[in-house]
Amino acid sequence: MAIRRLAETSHLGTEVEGMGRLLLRVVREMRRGFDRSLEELGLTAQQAEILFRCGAGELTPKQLTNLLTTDNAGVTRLVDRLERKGLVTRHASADDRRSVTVRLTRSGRTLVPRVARLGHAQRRRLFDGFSAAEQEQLRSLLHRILENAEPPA
Amino acid sequence: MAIRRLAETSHLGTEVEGMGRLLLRVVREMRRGFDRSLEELGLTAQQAEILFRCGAGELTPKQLTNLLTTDNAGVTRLVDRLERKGLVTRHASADDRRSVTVRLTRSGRTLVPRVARLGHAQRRRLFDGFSAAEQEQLRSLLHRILENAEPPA
DNA sequence: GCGAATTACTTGTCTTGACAAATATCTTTC
DNA sequence: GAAAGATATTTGTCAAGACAAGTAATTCGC
Repeated sequence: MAIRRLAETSHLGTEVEGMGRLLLRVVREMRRGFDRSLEELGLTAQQAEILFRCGAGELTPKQLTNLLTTDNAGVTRLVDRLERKGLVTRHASADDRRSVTVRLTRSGRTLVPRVARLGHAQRRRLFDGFSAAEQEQLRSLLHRILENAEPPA
Repeated sequence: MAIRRLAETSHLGTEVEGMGRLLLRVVREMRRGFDRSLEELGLTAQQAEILFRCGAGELTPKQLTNLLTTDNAGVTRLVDRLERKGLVTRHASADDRRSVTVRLTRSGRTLVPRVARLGHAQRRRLFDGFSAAEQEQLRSLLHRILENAEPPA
């Protein structure tokens, strides 16, 4: 399938151009909104995500990396911060001593339902007015960009 | 064994959930791809954007802030880096002495067409296979999220 | 015209994302 | 069963985004 009619005028400043910026803005606003609503818990969006994920059972940084949008190094530091806040602890893994599991503390566990509630509210707000079909459409279009972005490699 | 299925308890782990992450991933891959292609110029995506914008005429940080996806502070530092690289200079504004204009140096100017070319290529790649209608659809869906995100203020 | 708000920009601080390099620990392969 | 390669995690470094606070210059309100 040829490209055609994509940015024939080209340049960063025209038509399709806006799409990149638009996507950036959407993501930024989403994250910002969530970060704000999480302020009352003293958490950031990423930290909340880890807490929430670990609420369903201990996870290793490796597993968390696959669930979040960051790399191993990022997870290490996120867990550092959560540990400093007394919300999680690290435990040596029995079967693989390279590995570590991240476990919620009692104090961390109490936050999980509140995080879940805030996340839920945030999603409802953002996708207010979206039909199931529209959500699917959006999802599908985004997946196609993603496929174009990461060559099948 | 240990860890069981991820949170079918809904909330952050289901349905619409994936959308946030999906958006994050798309944006991340877009930016990463562009950053990589810009490596040959020694630029990042944000720096390239500033260069490109200023290629069309001097701009103030304030104006740049509206064009990029960051705040004043971010622009200040982006311009700092570009200045250190000898690609732009700051000039006092004649009519408003609080203000500053960012001007490309000769060296900066030579990069503009190359940045434009890379940006163009990147966009073509990402939206390969997208019809005009699909682009419009995507744009419209994203706008709706944005409207939901930033309360009419 | 003068002091109070406003505006443009800068600086400081924290969090995050990306990537490279280091360390410790498996797992393969011979 | 030991060397070679792969893996899990950490640490270092730089670029960014967000937000608060600071400075200088402009505009407003009276």
